[in-house]
Amino acid sequence: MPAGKRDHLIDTALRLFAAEGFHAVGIDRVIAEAGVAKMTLYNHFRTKDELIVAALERRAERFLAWFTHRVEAATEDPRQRLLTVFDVLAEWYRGRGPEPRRFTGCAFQNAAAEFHDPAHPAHAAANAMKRGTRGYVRGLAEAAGFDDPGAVAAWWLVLIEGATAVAHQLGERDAALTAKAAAATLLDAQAPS
Amino acid sequence: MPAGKRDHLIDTALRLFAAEGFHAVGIDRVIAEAGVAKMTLYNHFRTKDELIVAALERRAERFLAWFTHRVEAATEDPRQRLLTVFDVLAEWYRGRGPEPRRFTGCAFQNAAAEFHDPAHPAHAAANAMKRGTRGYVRGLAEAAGFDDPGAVAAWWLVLIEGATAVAHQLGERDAALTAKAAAATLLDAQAPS
DNA sequence: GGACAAATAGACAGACTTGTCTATCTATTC
DNA sequence: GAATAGATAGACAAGTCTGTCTATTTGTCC
Repeated sequence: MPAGKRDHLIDTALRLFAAEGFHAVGIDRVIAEAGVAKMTLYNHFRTKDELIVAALERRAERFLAWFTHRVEAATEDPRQRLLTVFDVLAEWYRGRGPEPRRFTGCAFQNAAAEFHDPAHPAHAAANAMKRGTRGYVRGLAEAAGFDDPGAVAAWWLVLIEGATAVAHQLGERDAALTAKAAAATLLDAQAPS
Repeated sequence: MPAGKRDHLIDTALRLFAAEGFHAVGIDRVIAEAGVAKMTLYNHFRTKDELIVAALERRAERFLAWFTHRVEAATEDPRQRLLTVFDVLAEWYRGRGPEPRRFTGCAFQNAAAEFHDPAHPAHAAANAMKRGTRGYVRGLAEAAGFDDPGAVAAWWLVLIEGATAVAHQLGERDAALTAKAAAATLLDAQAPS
């Protein structure tokens, strides 16, 4: 089971990094919690940074899968889906998101905060994830027939990031509802053509 | 000049922490760049955490002073000031904010990202700063005669945090204009009573 | 000039960091 | 059953981290 150990390491690292931060959690913590020898880790990942990037990639994959599934299960109407986005965020803030469940802010916001250099692979992973999110919203806005789906997607990303930051920093888990109310007002003003 | 060294240490720490992160910058870096002996630092601050908190407090003070001054110098009309907020953010993202000038995201978002525990004094400082920002916006909304100034302030904080996060993570310095367009639309929909 | 407070350089402790290495063990496959 | 690949524990290197300590020098006020 060569992929088994690797998978387990990524999951363990993801959980620890999310809970305590990338710098704060050392390699020794990861292998201890994973119950794995140090050489096993360094056999699968050349450096800690590589493990961090693998963890972020898994997070992006898993989160987007969960997120889009929740949005699409709620309603078929594209316009409604644009609003449902914020209900799904509320679920996430309340600890009903994908593993790991405890809400400690957006892992990608946190990664960008710890690795300021845009050239750092962890920062680049955050960049890619946010573009992915915006692209998804843009697809919803296109399906809803909006004149300028790019503008809607740009607004939505600002609202999503803002709600997530407020929920984390202020511990206000209903920040998603604040953002939803703003989003609803914006949708009414920017009616589909 | 007993306060001189202390001030200089706080400024140096603020600059380094903002540029590279709180965990990534060690005490030795701070004292080397400040040109100060280690015991001078530990004479003024009992621990590194105390230095971090002092740096964040100075940042909050200096940033809010700059921010409110820029908003209020632009226009006297409270409604217009609510929109000017985003022009001032754009200045900040473009490196025309208070010292230290280089934009590396919001120091308080970054602090909350590195210190997840809400009980940690650095996280608490971030919390206080955001409440201060929201309180200021609320004052503007009150002066503009809005029915529910608290709701406007909540929306604005989400837009501000979101624009700042997008500007930092995606390097999109015009995120403030995206937020401003959304804010203008919201203001039109939520006219003063 | 003498006294007192503050700052200095630098050694030091003890713990922690990433990453390497070795020598042993285990499991699968031929 | 033998060979091969992967995992194991743990020592180890070389450096970093925070925080303490000492012994000396500097600057200011009387």
